[in-house]
Amino acid sequence: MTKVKGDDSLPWREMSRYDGPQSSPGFVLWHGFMRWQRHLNALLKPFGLTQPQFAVLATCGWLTRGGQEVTQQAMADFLDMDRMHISQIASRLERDGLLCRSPSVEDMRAKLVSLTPAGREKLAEVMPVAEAFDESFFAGAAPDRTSFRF
Amino acid sequence: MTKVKGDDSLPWREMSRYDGPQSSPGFVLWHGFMRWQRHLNALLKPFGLTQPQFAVLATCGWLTRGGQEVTQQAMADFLDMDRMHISQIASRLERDGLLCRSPSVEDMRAKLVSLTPAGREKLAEVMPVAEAFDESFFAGAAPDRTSFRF
DNA sequence: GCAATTTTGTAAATGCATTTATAAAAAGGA
DNA sequence: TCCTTTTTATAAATGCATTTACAAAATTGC
Repeated sequence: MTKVKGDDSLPWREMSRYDGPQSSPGFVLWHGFMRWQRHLNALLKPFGLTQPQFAVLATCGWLTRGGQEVTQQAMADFLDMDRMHISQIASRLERDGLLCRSPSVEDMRAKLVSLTPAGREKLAEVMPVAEAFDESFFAGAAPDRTSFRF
Repeated sequence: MTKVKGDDSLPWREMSRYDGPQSSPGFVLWHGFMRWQRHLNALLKPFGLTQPQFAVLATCGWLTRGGQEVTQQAMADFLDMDRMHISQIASRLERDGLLCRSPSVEDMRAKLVSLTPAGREKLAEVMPVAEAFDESFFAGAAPDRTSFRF
């Protein structure tokens, strides 16, 4: 059964193993992640934070919890993120007074990051909100949905 | 056991139910999604496409597969995305000659989207690459990892 | 028919994520 | 020591994702 002249339909089954985008696991991951991030961003907005800002703030708090010195590079390694990305987000958090960046004494290139008192307070305020959201978000999915492991 | 004066450690367990960011499901989702997108973007780069551009291109192909007329709004509804977002990505795909946007006759506000011949060819080229990547990515996770359903 | 509302799309702005290029400090090797 | 390489961070640029504001066409209600 070949296509006739003038048939402008796309031979989907010859191109894809899936019955449309909604059946593709990558597509579902993208869609699900955006849904999660959208909802969390909406919850964090009243606190003046975005989801990535909250993640970086929380990670900074975690890594410095015992008073350790932590460089931006150490944050990037821990998060498996680009140095530049951390720099970008940290500079906004510093602008907003939640995070402090000071040059290291041992390494003049490095910048040590730490929470400001306002940063600590914000984190304590926001953490229960974010964790309650995650609790409900990840508990709500029906068992017949696509599942992922990371 | 109260904190002594000068103790600058963060009372993490009082703030979070998790042992650090890596134990939080939301954090793991964010991290996993970025890893997936980063790898896929690297694979698509030689084809001049990003992951979202590929997704929109493929969705356009899917929705118009039988010759149907599809508006940008219909795309946004199908993808559960903002119509502005579709507009942004579609305009880049049009600029690159992969997608055609023409005003609808029935509704002068709406723009009908369809693949150009170059868009069809690109899609046929890229689809196996993206699907093979997804296959390996989602098959590779160990069973002791955090799992998600969407 | 006509005014009010809704729908469709775009412009501009903000922040996320990455890439490329650059500068400066540290580390390593002759 | 001096020179090369690596490491840490930033500036600028591109594209993703969303928000606000806006214009124009379609729909609704009278």
